[in-house]
Amino acid sequence: MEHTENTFERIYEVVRQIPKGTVATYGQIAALAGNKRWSRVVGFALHVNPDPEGIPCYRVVNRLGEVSAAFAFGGGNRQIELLEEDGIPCPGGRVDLSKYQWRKRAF
DNA sequence: GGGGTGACGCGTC
DNA sequence: CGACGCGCCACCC
Repeated sequence: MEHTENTFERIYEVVRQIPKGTVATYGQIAALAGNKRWSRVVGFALHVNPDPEGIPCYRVVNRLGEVSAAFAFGGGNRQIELLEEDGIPCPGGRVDLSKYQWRKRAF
Protein backbone atom coordinates (compact mmCIF):
# COMPACT_ATOMS: atom_id res chain seq x y z
CA MET A 1 0.00 0.00 0.00
CA GLU A 2 2.51 2.55 0.29
CA HIS A 3 3.29 4.17 -2.95
CA THR A 4 6.78 5.27 -2.13
CA GLU A 5 6.69 8.45 -4.02
CA ASN A 6 9.45 9.95 -1.99
CA THR A 7 12.93 9.27 -3.13
CA PHE A 8 14.01 8.60 0.41
CA GLU A 9 11.43 5.91 0.91
CA ARG A 10 12.56 4.26 -2.27
CA ILE A 11 16.10 4.23 -1.04
CA TYR A 12 15.06 2.71 2.27
CA GLU A 13 13.11 0.10 0.41
CA VAL A 14 16.21 -0.96 -1.49
CA VAL A 15 18.43 -0.97 1.59
CA ARG A 16 15.94 -3.20 3.36
CA GLN A 17 16.33 -5.72 0.54
CA ILE A 18 20.03 -6.11 1.13
CA PRO A 19 20.41 -9.76 2.20
CA LYS A 20 22.45 -10.66 5.23
CA GLY A 21 26.06 -11.42 4.46
CA THR A 22 26.22 -8.96 1.60
CA VAL A 23 26.83 -5.27 1.19
CA ALA A 24 25.82 -2.68 -1.38
CA THR A 25 27.35 0.57 -2.51
CA TYR A 26 25.68 3.95 -2.43
CA GLY A 27 25.77 4.05 -6.19
CA GLN A 28 24.13 0.66 -6.41
CA ILE A 29 21.39 1.63 -4.00
CA ALA A 30 20.85 4.80 -5.96
CA ALA A 31 20.65 2.87 -9.22
CA LEU A 32 18.18 0.36 -7.77
CA ALA A 33 16.19 3.19 -6.27
CA GLY A 34 15.81 4.85 -9.62
CA ASN A 35 18.83 7.02 -10.43
CA LYS A 36 22.49 6.26 -10.33
CA ARG A 37 23.24 9.87 -9.47
CA TRP A 38 21.41 9.74 -6.17
CA SER A 39 24.52 8.46 -4.48
CA ARG A 40 24.67 11.62 -2.40
CA VAL A 41 20.99 11.46 -1.70
CA VAL A 42 21.38 7.88 -0.53
CA GLY A 43 24.01 8.96 1.95
CA PHE A 44 21.76 11.66 3.27
CA ALA A 45 18.80 9.32 3.39
CA LEU A 46 20.71 6.86 5.53
CA HIS A 47 21.93 9.71 7.63
CA VAL A 48 18.35 10.42 8.62
CA ASN A 49 17.67 6.71 8.77
CA PRO A 50 14.28 6.62 10.57
CA ASP A 51 14.43 2.88 11.23
CA PRO A 52 18.00 1.73 11.85
CA GLU A 53 16.68 -1.58 13.08
CA GLY A 54 14.78 -2.32 9.88
CA ILE A 55 17.13 -0.55 7.53
CA PRO A 56 20.62 -2.10 7.72
CA CYS A 57 22.39 1.06 6.74
CA TYR A 58 25.59 -0.54 7.94
CA ARG A 59 25.44 -2.83 4.93
CA VAL A 60 25.92 0.17 2.70
CA VAL A 61 29.46 1.19 1.85
CA ASN A 62 31.03 3.47 -0.70
CA ARG A 63 32.21 2.23 -4.10
CA LEU A 64 35.57 1.38 -2.58
CA GLY A 65 33.97 -0.93 -0.06
CA GLU A 66 34.96 1.33 2.81
CA VAL A 67 32.64 1.85 5.73
CA SER A 68 31.30 5.27 6.54
CA ALA A 69 33.75 7.49 8.32
CA ALA A 70 30.95 9.19 10.16
CA PHE A 71 28.66 6.37 11.07
CA ALA A 72 25.99 7.80 13.31
CA PHE A 73 25.92 4.79 15.60
CA GLY A 74 29.23 5.25 17.27
CA GLY A 75 31.66 5.79 14.44
CA GLY A 76 32.61 3.65 11.46
CA ASN A 77 34.11 1.29 13.99
CA ARG A 78 30.60 0.28 14.97
CA GLN A 79 29.69 -0.39 11.38
CA ILE A 80 32.63 -2.75 11.03
CA GLU A 81 31.48 -4.73 14.04
CA LEU A 82 27.99 -5.09 12.63
CA LEU A 83 29.35 -6.23 9.27
CA GLU A 84 31.55 -8.83 10.90
CA GLU A 85 28.52 -10.08 12.81
CA ASP A 86 26.98 -10.76 9.41
CA GLY A 87 30.05 -12.73 8.46
CA ILE A 88 31.61 -10.00 6.37
CA PRO A 89 35.29 -9.41 7.19
CA CYS A 90 36.28 -5.75 7.06
CA PRO A 91 40.06 -5.60 7.19
CA GLY A 92 41.10 -2.00 7.55
CA GLY A 93 37.45 -1.01 7.66
CA ARG A 94 37.12 -2.17 4.12
CA VAL A 95 34.96 -4.90 2.54
CA ASP A 96 35.86 -7.03 -0.45
CA LEU A 97 33.15 -5.99 -2.87
CA SER A 98 34.35 -8.68 -5.27
CA LYS A 99 32.99 -11.25 -2.86
CA TYR A 100 30.42 -9.57 -0.68
CA GLN A 101 28.82 -6.99 -2.91
CA TRP A 102 25.13 -7.65 -3.19
CA ARG A 103 24.20 -8.94 -6.62
CA LYS A 104 20.61 -9.11 -7.75
CA ARG A 105 21.40 -12.20 -9.61
CA ALA A 106 21.90 -14.49 -6.81
CA PHE A 107 24.43 -16.32 -8.16
C1' DG B 1 11.91 31.26 -5.65
C1' DG B 2 16.79 31.00 -4.16
C1' DG B 3 20.70 29.18 -1.54
C1' DG B 4 23.30 25.82 1.18
C1' DT B 5 24.26 21.15 2.46
C1' DG B 6 25.65 16.09 2.27
C1' DA B 7 27.37 8.67 5.28
C1' DC B 8 28.99 9.85 -3.17
C1' DG B 9 31.22 9.05 -7.92
C1' DC B 10 34.53 10.04 -11.24
C1' DG B 11 38.16 12.41 -13.60
C1' DT B 12 42.39 14.80 -13.35
C1' DC B 13 46.68 16.70 -11.40
C1' DC C 1 50.05 6.04 -4.94
C1' DG C 2 47.52 10.14 -2.83
C1' DA C 3 44.99 14.50 -2.88
C1' DC C 4 41.79 17.91 -4.98
C1' DG C 5 37.80 19.60 -7.41
C1' DC C 6 33.66 19.25 -9.99
C1' DG C 7 29.16 17.38 -10.96
C1' DC C 8 24.79 15.26 -9.70
C1' DC C 9 20.43 15.10 -7.27
C1' DA C 10 17.19 15.59 -3.39
C1' DC C 11 15.97 17.77 1.04
C1' DC C 12 15.69 21.76 4.39
C1' DC C 13 15.45 26.73 5.54
